[in-house]
Amino acid sequence: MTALVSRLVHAKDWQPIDVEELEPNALDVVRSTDNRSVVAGPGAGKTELLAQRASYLLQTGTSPSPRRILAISFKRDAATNLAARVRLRCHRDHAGRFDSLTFDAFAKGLVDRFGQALPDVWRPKANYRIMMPNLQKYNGFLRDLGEPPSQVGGRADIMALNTRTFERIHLIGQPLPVDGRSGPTAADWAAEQFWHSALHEGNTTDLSFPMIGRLAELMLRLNPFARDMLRLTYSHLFMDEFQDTTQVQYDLVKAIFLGSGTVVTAVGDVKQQIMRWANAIDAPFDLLEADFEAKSTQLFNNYRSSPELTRVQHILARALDADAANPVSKTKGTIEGDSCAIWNVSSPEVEAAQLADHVVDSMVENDLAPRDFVLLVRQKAADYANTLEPVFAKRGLAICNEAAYTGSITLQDLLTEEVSRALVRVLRVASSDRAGACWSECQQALSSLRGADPDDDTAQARLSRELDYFINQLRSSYPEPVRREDHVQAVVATVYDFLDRDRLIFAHPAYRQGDWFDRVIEGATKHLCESAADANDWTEALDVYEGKHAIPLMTIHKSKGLEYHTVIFIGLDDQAWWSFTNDPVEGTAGFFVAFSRAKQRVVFTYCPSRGSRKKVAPLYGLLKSAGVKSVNLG
DNA sequence: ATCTGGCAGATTTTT
DNA sequence: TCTGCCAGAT
Repeated sequence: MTALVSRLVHAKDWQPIDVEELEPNALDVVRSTDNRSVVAGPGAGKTELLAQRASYLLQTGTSPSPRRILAISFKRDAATNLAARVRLRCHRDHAGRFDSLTFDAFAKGLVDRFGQALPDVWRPKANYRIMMPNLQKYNGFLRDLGEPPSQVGGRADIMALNTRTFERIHLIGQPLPVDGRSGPTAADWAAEQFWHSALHEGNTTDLSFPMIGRLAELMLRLNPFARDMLRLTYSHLFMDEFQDTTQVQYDLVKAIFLGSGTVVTAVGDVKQQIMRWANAIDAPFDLLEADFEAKSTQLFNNYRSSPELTRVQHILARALDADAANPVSKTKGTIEGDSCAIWNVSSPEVEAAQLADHVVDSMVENDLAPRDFVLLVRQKAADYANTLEPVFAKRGLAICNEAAYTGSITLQDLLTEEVSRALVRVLRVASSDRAGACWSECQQALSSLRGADPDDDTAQARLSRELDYFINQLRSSYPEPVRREDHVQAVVATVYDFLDRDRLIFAHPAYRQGDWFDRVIEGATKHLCESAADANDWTEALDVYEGKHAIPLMTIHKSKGLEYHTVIFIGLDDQAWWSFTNDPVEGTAGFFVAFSRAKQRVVFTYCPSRGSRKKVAPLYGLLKSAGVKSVNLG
């Protein structure tokens, strides 16, 4: 890798960084000066494209300092991942002008900064809290709501409301009216009452993220000063996974950037739209192309999947979009035998045994680690995990159900929380002899936590000594992993004393909300306790903590954006795919997402005791038409 | 105590 | 679509 420099390079001299190849269309988008909607299939390198474009804009001064780039993602890990790629490729001075946020963090930031300027009707209390929308809350609200004014209807109209549609259509379905006056129906009236009670009754205001998004949009509609400030700040806007954009999010982006000079780049794949039931817009790219005059650009390469899997993928893709472009695989096939197969098994026990054997064999044959495999299910991951775990354990394989709870939060949430990561970082340094990478990572994190200047050598040296001293103490107090819960608590407390709880909370605003900070620490303690139970040393305990040597098991939804050598999809049956007939397009899109996670191999299993395969027959039909074989494994 | 009808949730993100 | 939960009835 070339040294990162902070001086600018000429646009014509700029070259893609740390990547072997970028297809011509991708390069065209990287250098584009107009609004673009980039439609690209799985493995096309959409996130990589955004990272390269950010580097180009920052390093060539096309986004000139002090202007910035705003990148909006849905999930925190997507936002973090993109920021990390830009930091890897750009000098600190450039990367510092790249803001990678989730939609919700962006909207909340706006409400926190400008929300108090909202008109009385819409102004939340300054100390508002985040509410996780829960249907029971809406249910209770509607039940306790009094008689509506006669001109909008009666109690019967209120009781006839479905709570889901109440939220989706009436509460956050439309941009908020400036004067707070509601629409003509009983449902509109109920929504107005909900907003009123959320904003003005009691000591605090409870807002959900979609509500915050709506308030942010209203605010910028009413406050041209704030809007123009954002337009001036951001020369460029990126949107990742654009197929999942909700109306609330799109309206917010429109309120800020429509008609501005900010250049928009949206990337995504409609064929992977599996969040429509959770409010994603039907045809977001069409909207963007119409409203922002975005030019549609397609990418054709697939850097993930082997030619054989890419071929099957294309057959699935055509079921979703008859005009889908035929992607070109840029990866070699590396396995012997069939790339894709359907396994018919007589019972879940036989299935578990067959799969475990396959994983063990394939690990040897193809030189793979447990993390190269994924067990995918449609729903209820825990049920499948319980059946598979003992059978896999007999063959020395661990399964990590990422959706399982430790304390009151899920494992995957825990592992991405900064508080948990900071704990692991410190313990890893303390437990490794050749500290190297892990040491400097820890020092860097500590430095940013303490607000130290990375260029101030004296301050860095002081931090380094401080860390050194603490680590030595930690090592001598706890040379072996501790197992008793009170001991684990003590270790955890020592580490957070050193890191400084107040600074952690200050650096991560999420920890200021309610008891989130304590819940994460509780989860971390509990999980560390369980992870240390059978561990011989700290490294082993931390590996278990992070699930380093376990095969991940997750739902299709959670697997979006990830990739594995081998995808094992368990349970291609009507039971798991109960919603298939309701929305075959979304169902097929889910199937497509699952299939396209694989680099080399896909295995589907079917067990008649779990359900028939009548409804889901179109999916089997697609596999059959692609020449995928079905085998009976007893 | 037990039965039965009705209905919601299942696939999810977010500070 | 199927399961599990709750309320109200028996």
